[in-house]
Amino acid sequence: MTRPTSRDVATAAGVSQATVSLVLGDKWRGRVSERTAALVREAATRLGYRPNLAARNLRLGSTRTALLVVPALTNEFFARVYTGAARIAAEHGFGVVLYPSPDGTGPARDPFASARAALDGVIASSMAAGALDAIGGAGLPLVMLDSDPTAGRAAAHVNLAMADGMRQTAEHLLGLGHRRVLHLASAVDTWTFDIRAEALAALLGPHAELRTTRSTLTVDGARTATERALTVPHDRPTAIVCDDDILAAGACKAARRLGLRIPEDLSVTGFDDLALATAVDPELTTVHLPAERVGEQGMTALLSVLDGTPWTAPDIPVHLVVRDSTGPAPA
Amino acid sequence: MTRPTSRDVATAAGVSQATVSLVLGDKWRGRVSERTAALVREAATRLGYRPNLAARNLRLGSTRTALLVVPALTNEFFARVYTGAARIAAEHGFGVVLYPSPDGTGPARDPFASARAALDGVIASSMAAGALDAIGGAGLPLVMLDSDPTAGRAAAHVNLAMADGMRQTAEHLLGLGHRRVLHLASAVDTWTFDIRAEALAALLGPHAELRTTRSTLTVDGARTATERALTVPHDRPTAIVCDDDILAAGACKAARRLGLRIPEDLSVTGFDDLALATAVDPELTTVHLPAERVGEQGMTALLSVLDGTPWTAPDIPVHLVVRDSTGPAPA
DNA sequence: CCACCGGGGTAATACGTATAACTTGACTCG
DNA sequence: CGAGTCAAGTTATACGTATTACCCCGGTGG
Repeated sequence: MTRPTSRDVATAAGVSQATVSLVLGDKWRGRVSERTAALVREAATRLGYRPNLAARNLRLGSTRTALLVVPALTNEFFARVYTGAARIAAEHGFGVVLYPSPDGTGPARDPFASARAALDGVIASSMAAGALDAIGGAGLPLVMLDSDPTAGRAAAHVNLAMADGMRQTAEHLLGLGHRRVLHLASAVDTWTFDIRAEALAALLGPHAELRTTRSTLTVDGARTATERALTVPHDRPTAIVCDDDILAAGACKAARRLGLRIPEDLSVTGFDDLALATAVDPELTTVHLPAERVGEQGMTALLSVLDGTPWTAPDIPVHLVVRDSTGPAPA
Repeated sequence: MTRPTSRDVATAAGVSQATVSLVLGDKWRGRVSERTAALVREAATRLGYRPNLAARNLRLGSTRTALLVVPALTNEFFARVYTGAARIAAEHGFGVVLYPSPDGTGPARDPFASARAALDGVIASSMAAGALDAIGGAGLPLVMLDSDPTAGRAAAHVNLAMADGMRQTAEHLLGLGHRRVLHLASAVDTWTFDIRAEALAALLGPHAELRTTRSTLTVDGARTATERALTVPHDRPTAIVCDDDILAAGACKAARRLGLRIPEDLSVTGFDDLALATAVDPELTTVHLPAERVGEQGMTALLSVLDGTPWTAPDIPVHLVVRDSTGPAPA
């Protein structure tokens, strides 16, 4: 009734436990005959043997498991980061366990209290500098995604070319003749949003009038913030650059509520290219972020670090996808 | 440099390893004096001791870890199921590892090959009957979410009152005077969608003309399917009941492309109440599914089963949220 | 004065695996 | 013919923890 162990397989095959371990671990070149190897394998499948991972992990001193820390899984972006990381992990016989970071409502303070599995390394995504401390405690190899490369003591960083995404957006809007732009920024104060604000200001400042308003990362928050920002006596912005597709969706709703047509009266751009971007009407012009690739590179970096070889790579390129929410500036 | 073990703590505190284990495991009532217990704890924190989970799991023969199998994490519904399950798990010192089911593109065939952590039980969500076999192999306690309770050999089932959700939708539309209804169903052939189709047909059939068209679970697929279904010579449906908010978003885009106003010319209802439902314009009338609660109850059920006590509970209630995408049937 | 008892701890062991070190017999080569 | 080599295994051990069974000693009742 209890699960068979490698010793059970050994007695069933008439060999020693060590031989079973050698055969099933594919380490028997020239150490075990083909015939007995076949015998062992047959016995293993017949008994339905599955190695006890806990025992193996203890013996090897490694679990081939990484912890991925993300702010929130319900955000499609992070779900895709996970997907990418898990794919690469699986290709290397690694597993990934998730930990929703303290930003969420989870009560667990200690990341490692909730992660029951022993861990080999940590990948942290889009974390504020402060949140890092709680994680770093264990002294595990750490890879940071989408965060300030000059801060923290991560072994590797994986970043998206956010500034370049803003450059493409700004050039697109300037090319369409927009000269009064509203930046709908996120109220969350992380590096990834700071960098966007900075880039946009530097690029647009010299050629256009740029205002900024902030909003929580929800459709409704963005709607009210936009309504407030658009109800000005004169010189209303002709374009809104949003830090996130979610904000852009809110901005569109605000515009429609104010009787403004998109893109005839107002252009709106997003960021991320979530499924949401093509679900709304009109479809959003937005900066596509290859989220899966972020996860893939993050895991690749961690594997490399665990291997002892330092890892570095250029920022992952992003590109603007022009859809129906942007058009020529109104006269 | 290497991580301290319980033995290191023992020598540092001047006691035996057994004592350390007793103190840190909170099993020392009357077996160890307060004074030495304090000594041990001090040494443990000073050395930064963290128990080796692999060793503990081996010793205890249990990992306090559950596997959650979901079709796709990028679907917000399953992300929320995970969130709920993880919360309950954390409250009981359990962990949750994810496995994206074979529906996804992941190459891993064996769920347990990718889940490096040893497992105590499995929770499977919205699985087709066939996909179960691959999972059941290991003979672990199994809880099924959102699946046919009469099939499979799960120890417990957690289901939503999908049929009742359809009843509320049907009554809402009938009350608004709709008599020609299109059911935009999912092409995915799972129990959860079958039950919806059945319920809708039974409820609407006697009072209205009901047609059905199927679509892949994407906005674009739904848009084209709807466009095709709506371009009929006469007796066009006045309402569309969608199996999913994603489909509803596609239906809305199709309507607008055909020059139909929502809800004046056409009513649309969704299912799930994803963030998408309030991001689109008009906001969707949809059946709210408490996804987190599904995850919570699933984990609760698994914990109960692991505890040896069978688990059963009534279906989780759902309710229709009336927003702006439904209105009186046009004359 | 001895048997007993209970508080305060310790020694020993097992969990299941991977692997280094050793054994054994057959065969080869000088 | 003896030393050496090689294939084919086996024995023994360690990973770090939790727990059972034991030990020691001071006090206490008879």
